[in-house]
Amino acid sequence: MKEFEHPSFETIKLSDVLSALGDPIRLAIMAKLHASDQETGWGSFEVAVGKATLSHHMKTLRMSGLIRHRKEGTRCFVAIRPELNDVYPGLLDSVLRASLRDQAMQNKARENLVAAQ
Amino acid sequence: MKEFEHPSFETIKLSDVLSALGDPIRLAIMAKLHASDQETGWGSFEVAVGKATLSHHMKTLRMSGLIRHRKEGTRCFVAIRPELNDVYPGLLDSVLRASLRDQAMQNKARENLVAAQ
DNA sequence: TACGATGTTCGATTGTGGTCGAACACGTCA
DNA sequence: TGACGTGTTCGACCACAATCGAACATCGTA
Repeated sequence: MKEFEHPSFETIKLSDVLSALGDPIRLAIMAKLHASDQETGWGSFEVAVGKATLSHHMKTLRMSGLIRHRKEGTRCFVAIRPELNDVYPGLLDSVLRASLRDQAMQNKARENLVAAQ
Repeated sequence: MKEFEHPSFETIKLSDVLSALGDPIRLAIMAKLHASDQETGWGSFEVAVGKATLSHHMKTLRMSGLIRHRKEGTRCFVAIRPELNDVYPGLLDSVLRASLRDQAMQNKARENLVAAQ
């Protein structure tokens, strides 16, 4: 059973972390992980992309230090890497808090769009 | 004198803000703006790109709601948009605090690289 | 008015990133 | 062992972003 590579934070640039968070799908994954607050199986992510693409996003999140990626049998489980908060204190928290607000804003914008028709 | 377009935050997605911050050059610009803590003229940014590219980055920052872009005579001045902190409280602060730490880490990594030779 | 300084816009190039289907690897279970 | 489920890797495609030089617009000034 091959283990995944989890780079140390000394090799990770902040701009890579932010780029990783800059994709809507990856941001949604992080938001879900934060909401559930525990290790989460792959199947739980209802994303509108194929498994190859999802795998790609997971690798991106892993390589930028955002998630820990563990294999158990044939399935994968991911969780937020807790050390991230030691390296960049409060960063992920404020991003995910912002994400909640963003989701609310986007929903509202959608409603207004529907109401306008 | 044509004014610049500054989109309202209702039309801006968080992922766009984070993507904008995900580019090293733009992140450096934001860090410099935060460090100087005031409106800053274009000439102060010592970036390793041509003026066309810099203009492009400034537009990206402006369109993602991060900066205010003002023209005075033939020169341009930019500043961090204060409303950003109302929409996403603490977000930019923690990013820029992380940026300081990141710069320190990158410098250290460079020193180690030099020392190893 | 003509010139120089400062940014913007345009067109082209190049690189990177997201996406997919198909093939593959690995573990589980009958 | 063979079939199935779960993810990864590969190859290709496409969209977009970063970059540059050149042309343009605008303002200040000689």
